[in-house]
Amino acid sequence: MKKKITIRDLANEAGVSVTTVSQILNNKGERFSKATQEKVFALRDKYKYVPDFNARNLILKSAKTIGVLVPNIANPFFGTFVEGVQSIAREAKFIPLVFSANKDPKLEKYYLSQMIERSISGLVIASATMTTATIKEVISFNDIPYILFDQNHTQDGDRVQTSDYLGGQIAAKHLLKLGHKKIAVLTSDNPTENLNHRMNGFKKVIEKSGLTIIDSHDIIRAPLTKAGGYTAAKEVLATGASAVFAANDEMAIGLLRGLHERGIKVPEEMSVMGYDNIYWDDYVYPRLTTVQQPIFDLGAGATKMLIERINHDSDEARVQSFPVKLIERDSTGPYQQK
Amino acid sequence: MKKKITIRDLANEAGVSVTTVSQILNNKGERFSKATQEKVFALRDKYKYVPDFNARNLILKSAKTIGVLVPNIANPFFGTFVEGVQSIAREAKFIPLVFSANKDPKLEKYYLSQMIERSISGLVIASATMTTATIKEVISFNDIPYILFDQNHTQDGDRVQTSDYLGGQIAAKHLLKLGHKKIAVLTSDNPTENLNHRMNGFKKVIEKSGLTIIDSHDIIRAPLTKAGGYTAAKEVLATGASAVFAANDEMAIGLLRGLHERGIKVPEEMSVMGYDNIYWDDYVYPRLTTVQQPIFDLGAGATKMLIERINHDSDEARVQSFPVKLIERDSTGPYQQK
DNA sequence: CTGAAAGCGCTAACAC
DNA sequence: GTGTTAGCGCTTTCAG
Repeated sequence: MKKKITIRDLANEAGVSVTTVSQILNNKGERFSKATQEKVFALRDKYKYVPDFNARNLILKSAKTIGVLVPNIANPFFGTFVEGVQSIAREAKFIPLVFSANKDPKLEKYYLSQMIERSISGLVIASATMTTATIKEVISFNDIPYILFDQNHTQDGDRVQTSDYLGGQIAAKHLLKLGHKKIAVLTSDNPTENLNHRMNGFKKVIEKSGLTIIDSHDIIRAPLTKAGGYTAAKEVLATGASAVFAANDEMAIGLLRGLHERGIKVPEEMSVMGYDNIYWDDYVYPRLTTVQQPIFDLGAGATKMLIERINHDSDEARVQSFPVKLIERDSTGPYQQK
Repeated sequence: MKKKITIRDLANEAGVSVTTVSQILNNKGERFSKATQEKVFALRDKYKYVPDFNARNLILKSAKTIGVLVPNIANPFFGTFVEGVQSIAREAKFIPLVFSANKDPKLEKYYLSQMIERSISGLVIASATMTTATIKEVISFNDIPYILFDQNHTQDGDRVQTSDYLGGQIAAKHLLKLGHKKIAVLTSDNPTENLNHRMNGFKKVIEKSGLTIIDSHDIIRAPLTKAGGYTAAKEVLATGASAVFAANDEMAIGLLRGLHERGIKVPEEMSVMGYDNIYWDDYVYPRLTTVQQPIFDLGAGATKMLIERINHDSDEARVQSFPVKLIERDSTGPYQQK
């Protein structure tokens, strides 16, 4: 292992004190002679000197690091979310520490403690399993600013969100406009609050139109995954509906495959709507009609809020809402008599 | 901001010295009395004391952090790869710092410098744009152990890889077995070495069977993305081939859509093979036949090697190969006369 | 213009 | 069994 070069080495070679080097390298060196400044910079470049992060932060008391907790990084939804986070973090010279907790509360806790140990400056939590208790206990105790997303909207604190209620309404209106009279809902077997809002918005519009959705019959519950949607196909068909609203795109895409294998034509025999607008929607068959959430922007927005909170610790909790909109593709069509 | 509690606070309250607390908390406290030990542990729990990371690492000279550089984290291939990295890193108490550089060399350099500043212990590089020059200049200069993956196999050093050559052969054999006589290849317009190996293995088998692949006619080049595959559909059709081997699944999936929109039936009129076996393959239409790379294992394997290298700096460069295998789904079928 | 000195929070020889 | 002391690499007063 090559010896790491320190500020002392530079100072020695330049024939100045450590203070001088430190000041100049931190752009506080106006008071030093031009000659000294240049000498120091030249030496820095020559040895590619980089101040030791740990030593520096030990004094500065900030690691310029933010933690990001997502359920599953291999899921394109969260992948895109994380890219949004990164884009803003980079601007602000923060580094995101990303963890994929796979909905395992133990893992989540482990990562959380790791992050705290590494003195992160703040936290973006995009995880549904994180309980209010954990947040209170671990995060608040350590006084770490955090932003929630996609979460049970029950605790307070800063948050980014989309209008789930509105999104559900948009989906419902679209299906009604196509003339569907019997509509099923495919939702999570373990729904978060925002999912409930989504579904409530949906039901509200459907019921206002005079149709009914019977919980025990028209609402199918399954895991919020492609596999979940796939296996739920049978139950969805059993409802006799001509259209179905799935809680997210992953599920909808799984459902598409399940219906296909049962010989059901989409959208002729069954219209399928998703939610999220992940970038795969364009590459399944038929292309998935959905309600778009601005995923990248959500990540970016959450991060922006977080960094503001870190920089000047104001008091009121802030909530920022992002718009949703209908993306019409090929998986929905007009109602057709069987 | 609540005052952070330090080891000194604990020592004061316990009425012992800082050393005592430090030793006990680091499990080097056998020599202290049971009573003292318990007192210290109790206090730690009471205040949820966590040693300051920066101070600690300043002494220990290790941040137990590894850097991970991928082109695009929203791509499920790399998402899965990163999960493999995380799984091993966690076991070894390392924390991965993941960066998605979007093939932007500037970004890549920026992240690299950030990582070095944060004194990462090692680096997993899964990026094709990273040049040998950059690696030599920045990484080697700082003497940071690194592992390469999916890279131009031109520099030396530790590496994980799959048998791309073999993978290409497997693909070719599969298509030949189905009776195809005219086969096109869809590859990157800016191929990395491993892609070339893949394609060479493919061509080798094809040509050995007596068929020919003419570079200028049967090999289509496009960006290695879904969009790239999509727009290449026209050119692929122009070759008059009855089967096509795409350099990766993303491209193949894009191609599937392009063919679909042109009314071409897969696999009846055109067999399509991909490469990678990303988890979406099961959800496109038709389900994609492909050559599997063990993506998660690659991430895990790379990380394991890296951590070994970090822990005992041996000298010979190691190369670990992972197996590939055919995954037969619905996008390939027997040759049919038109 | 410049540098000596203090100290961030922690660990680890080495005394006692 | 326990504490004293030195020091990790850096930034920052404050005194020249």
